[in-house]
Amino acid sequence: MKNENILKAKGYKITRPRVAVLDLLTKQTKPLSVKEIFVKLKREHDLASIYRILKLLEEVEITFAEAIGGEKYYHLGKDQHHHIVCQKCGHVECLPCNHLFNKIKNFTNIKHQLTLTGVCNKCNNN
Amino acid sequence: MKNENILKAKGYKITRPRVAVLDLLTKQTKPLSVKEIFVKLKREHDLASIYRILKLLEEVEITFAEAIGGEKYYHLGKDQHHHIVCQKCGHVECLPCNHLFNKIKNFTNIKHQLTLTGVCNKCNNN
DNA sequence: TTTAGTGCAAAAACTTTGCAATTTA
DNA sequence: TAAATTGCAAAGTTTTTGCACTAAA
Repeated sequence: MKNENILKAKGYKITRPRVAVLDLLTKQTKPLSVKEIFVKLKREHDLASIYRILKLLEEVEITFAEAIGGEKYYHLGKDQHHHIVCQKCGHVECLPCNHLFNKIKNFTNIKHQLTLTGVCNKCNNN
Repeated sequence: MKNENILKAKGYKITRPRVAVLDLLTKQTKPLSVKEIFVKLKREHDLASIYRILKLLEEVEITFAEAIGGEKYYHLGKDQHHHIVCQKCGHVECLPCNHLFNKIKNFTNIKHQLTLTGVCNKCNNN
C-alpha cells in the first residue's frame, strides 16, 4: 500500500508538510536526522511539526528510526537493512546485504552494534 | 589492565566521581543512560561531571556507548555484545551470543538494527 | 463545515561551558 | 603546591506542548 494511503486508511489527513516529509524521505539513499529533514525542506515547515510528523510516521510504521551516535535517523520502509557510519565525520551509508563487502572495504577500524527490539513478556501480559 | 590504571596511564587523575561511575558500571548487567547513572549515584555528583566523565571514559575506550531508542547507554568493556530492548517499556537486556535463544524466546515481534562504524576513506586520508 | 493538523511562542528537557573552589598526585 | 577536576550556575541545544488559526475532507 502506498504510504499516503496508509495514513488515509488510519484516518489521518494528507497535509502539505506530511507529503513534503514523505517525498523527501522517498528520495534518500540514507537515513536523515530531524535537523537534516528540516534543512532539506528549506525550513519551510515548522520544526515542531516535523517532530510530530516523524513521530506519527514511526507509529504507523511508515518510517523506521535508527539511533546512530545518540541521534535518531529516519528512513522509509520495513526492509531491514543496515548502516555503516564513519566514526570521525559521521558520514552514513546504507548497507544492503549483497553490497556488504563492497562498502565495508572502504572503512577501517570496523566495529558493530546490534540491537534487537521486541515486546517483552511483561508487556505482552498487559 | 584495570580500568583505573588505564586512566592513570594516560595521565588522568583517579577522583571520587570517576571511581563512583566506574564502580557503578562494573556492577551492571545492562547498559545505563546518563540519567540512570546520575540517579543510581544518588545525585551525589553533579550531572555535568557525569557527562564529562562519560565522555572521557568513552574517549579512552573504557566504556562504550550504544544508542538505544535515541538515547545513549553506557557500558564497560571492549567486548562486543548486544542488547534486546522492549519496544513498549524500554526494558533492556544484554544478549551474550551463547544465551541468545534463551533471552529472545521471551520477546515477541522481534526486529533488529545493525550499525557498523568505522573510519571512512576520506577521514583515513587526512 | 467540522475536525485534525499546523505554526508560533513558550516551556521543558537535555547537554555543554566558564570559572572559582576543591581534590589529587 | 601545582595542576587537573569538580560543582555550581548560566548558556546553548533539542524536543515537547498549548493554543489560535488554517486547511483537509
